[in-house]
Amino acid sequence: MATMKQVAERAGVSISTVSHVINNTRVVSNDVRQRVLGIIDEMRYIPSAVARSLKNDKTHTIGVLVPNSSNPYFAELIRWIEDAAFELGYNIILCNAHGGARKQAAYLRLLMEKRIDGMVLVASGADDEQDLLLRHQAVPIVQLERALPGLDADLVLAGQEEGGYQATRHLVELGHREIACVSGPADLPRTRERVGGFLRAMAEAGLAVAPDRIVHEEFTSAGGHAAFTRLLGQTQRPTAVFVTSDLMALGGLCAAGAAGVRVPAQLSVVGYDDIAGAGYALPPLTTVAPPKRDMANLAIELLIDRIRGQYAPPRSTALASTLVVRASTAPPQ
Amino acid sequence: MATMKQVAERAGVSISTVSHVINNTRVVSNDVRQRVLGIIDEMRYIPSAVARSLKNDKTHTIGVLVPNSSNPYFAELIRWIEDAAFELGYNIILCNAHGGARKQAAYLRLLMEKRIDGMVLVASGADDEQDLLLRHQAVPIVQLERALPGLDADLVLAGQEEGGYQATRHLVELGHREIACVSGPADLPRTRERVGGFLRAMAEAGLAVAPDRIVHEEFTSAGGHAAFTRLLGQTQRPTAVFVTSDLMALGGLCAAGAAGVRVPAQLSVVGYDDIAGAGYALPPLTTVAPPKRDMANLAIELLIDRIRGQYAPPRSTALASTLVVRASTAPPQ
DNA sequence: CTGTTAGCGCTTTCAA
DNA sequence: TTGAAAGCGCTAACAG
Repeated sequence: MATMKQVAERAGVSISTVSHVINNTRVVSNDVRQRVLGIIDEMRYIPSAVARSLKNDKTHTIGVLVPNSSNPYFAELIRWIEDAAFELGYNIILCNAHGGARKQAAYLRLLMEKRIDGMVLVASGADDEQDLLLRHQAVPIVQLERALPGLDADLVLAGQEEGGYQATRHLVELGHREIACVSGPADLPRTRERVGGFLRAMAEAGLAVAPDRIVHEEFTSAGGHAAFTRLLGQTQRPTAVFVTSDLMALGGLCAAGAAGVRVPAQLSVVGYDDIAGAGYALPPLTTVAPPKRDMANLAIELLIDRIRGQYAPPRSTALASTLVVRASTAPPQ
Repeated sequence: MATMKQVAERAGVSISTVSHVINNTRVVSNDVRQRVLGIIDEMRYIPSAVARSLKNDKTHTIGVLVPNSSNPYFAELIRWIEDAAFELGYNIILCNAHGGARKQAAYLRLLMEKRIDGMVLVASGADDEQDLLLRHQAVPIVQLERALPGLDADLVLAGQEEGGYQATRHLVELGHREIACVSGPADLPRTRERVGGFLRAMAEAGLAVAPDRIVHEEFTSAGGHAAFTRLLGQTQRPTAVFVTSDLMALGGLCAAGAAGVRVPAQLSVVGYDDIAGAGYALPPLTTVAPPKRDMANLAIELLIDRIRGQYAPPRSTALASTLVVRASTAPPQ
């Protein structure tokens, strides 16, 4: 691959002149400029970002660490992050945290070695994260959805608690009183906050929540399926259920269908995340929609801002989620 | 951030010694080694992959260019690609081609500047790609699913035609004769081959295919929804339909449900891709499953192989897809 | 067993 | 308007 030096030689100018025509960083006679540009084209010269990075101490690369990039919610988020970053001239190194602490530690290390300019962190909430992240070497970080304790970084929140509250309010307003909640593992913060909103709405409505009306399962469709199966087997069935993730809700819908329970006639279901599939579920799922695109834009904006700027105290911004009412909810029979 | 030089000074040794203890690249007395290691730890020194890359002409980074990373199929593929690459010490730069030729060209350029070691290309099939890709500067490339004409690169195929054939055979064997096909835009190769398999199976079974029995729509759930709506409005309804993508099939299932058409009793549906959501559709979707994980592993294997190795003629490997029979197909009434 | 040194490809003073 | 040269952080001869 051609180098600047070779271009310079071929053009009969100094290497610094070539650099300057490429970067438009000082006046160059039109004559020389054209000649250099011609040679560049001819030699198919492409400047080395590696050499540039070494010199400038910037890589224009940001790491994106998510629990699992194949989960539709994260996949959608990543897509917007990638988009926003690209517009600003940054590339994304994609990292999946799932696979255990070992992988995560290795990744963090790798990212630091690669001298990423910053990173977007969508915390999985696993406890082993904290320890690892503290090793970060003062790289700008923006956290999405959850603040790791002790990590001094910007934060973009999406009102999880409020979302859970809205979803539940919707159910209450429809007239439901027997409302269950299906959530992910109890130790995941994302889930916990959403359940918190559920509890607040229930309490506010003066509705009791029996312990067996809160079901924890894996954060997957399979988990949702299992949870619904369990719930529908109870002697006193709920008439509505708030599910803390669409993936689980979709699994639940599947279980309900298989059990001959009609949604929303016999059972109302509200999900969370508004993944693409939710709109085409059977029936189309009422769900809480976090502003994924806005979150991504804001995260990148904050990050680049910090990359470029001086130190500033960590900023925390909360974005509002909205309830998208579709066909999976109705008044109780 | 600490540099090797600083470490060397603090340890009272030469910079090359530090380098050698880090890389285990020549014998170092235990005494010195321990001291250096101690300082490294103390200074929280992390070697710079940027400097290394400049020296070694390797970045251990590979670009992954897909049409749209938020599409569950690609998202799943990417996840496995990331996984496989990571195991071999490579990072992934994620690139979405969608967004037009402008973005794609810019990305390609960026990747070349970043001196990626290689790239995995999941061709979108858009025509504007070809021109762009030919600009690549002899970077090793592995193509997934489709060969760009004129691109001299390894290739991993997934038997699209055969998959379409299998899906249709399944329908034929169940006794269906009125079989329709819903596919993406006619100009997308991925879709075209799958439709080809459909046609072959139909011809082989001596079944005629009326032109209006092949419906083209956008490659999304919305497209599938539209296609089914169209199909179900026909005076002579098909009893089964092969859909060239799960995303579309899910949309179709939704449309069928809304129209009161029962699947599989009144209409059998076969999808393609086996995305995670397919297993929890209502009813769970019978679909053709490309070996995503194997494809990803093979792609990375081929790529790294080529990155490390000498020139070899382009290799092309076809992996078989399998039909996953679930609950969306049954004999006609 | 250890140190000196020449680059890798670029940016950017400093001089002319 | 242009060029020479130092140096970014590292690796790997080459020389002790």
